[in-house]
Amino acid sequence: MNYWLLKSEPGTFGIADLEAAPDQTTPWEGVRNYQARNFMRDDFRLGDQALFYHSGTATPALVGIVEVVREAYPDVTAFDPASPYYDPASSLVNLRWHRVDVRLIRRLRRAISLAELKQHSAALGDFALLRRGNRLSVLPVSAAQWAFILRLESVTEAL
DNA sequence: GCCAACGTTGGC
DNA sequence: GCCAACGTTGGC
Repeated sequence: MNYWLLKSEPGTFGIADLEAAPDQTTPWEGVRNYQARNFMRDDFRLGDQALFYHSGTATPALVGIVEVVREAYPDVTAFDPASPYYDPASSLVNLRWHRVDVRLIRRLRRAISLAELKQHSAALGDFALLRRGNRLSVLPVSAAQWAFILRLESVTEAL
C-alpha cells in the first residue's frame, strides 16, 4: 500500500465538498502536471491512502484522509472546451490526462498546518511537501512520514 | 498583491 | 537541443 498527498484549494474543491459529494467520493481530475499525473496513472493503487491538503488558504494545512477507490482512467474534463481543464491535445486515442476516484475516510481530528509540519522537518526527513519551491499537487508520502503525521494528529499542537 | 520556483512553449 | 519568454502555483 502506498501513501500520497493530494492538494486542493478549498475555493475550488475542499474537504467540505468531498463530505457533501455522493458516497463522499470524487474524481480527482484537472491534474495538468506530468509528474503528478505519472504518480496517479502509474502508482496509485486501489486502497492507497492520501492526505488531503488545503492550499492557497491563510493557513495551508492537512485536513483529511482519503482512499483510492478507482485506479487511473481518462480525465474527460480535458475533452471539454468549456472546462477550465480543457486540453485540446488530449483525446481518447492520444490520452494525455488521467484521473482517479477517491473517497473520504475521515477528516483529521484537527488540521495540521504547513507551519507545524515545518517544525518537524527533521523527523519527517525528505518530505516532498516541505521541499523548497515544491508545487506538485500529487506527491508521495513514506510509511514513516504517514505514521508520524498520524501521531502528530493526536498531539495538541505544542505552540 | 508580491515574488520565487519551476514547468511549458516555441523560435532558432 | 538550447534557452528566453511566459504562465502557474502557492506561501507569505
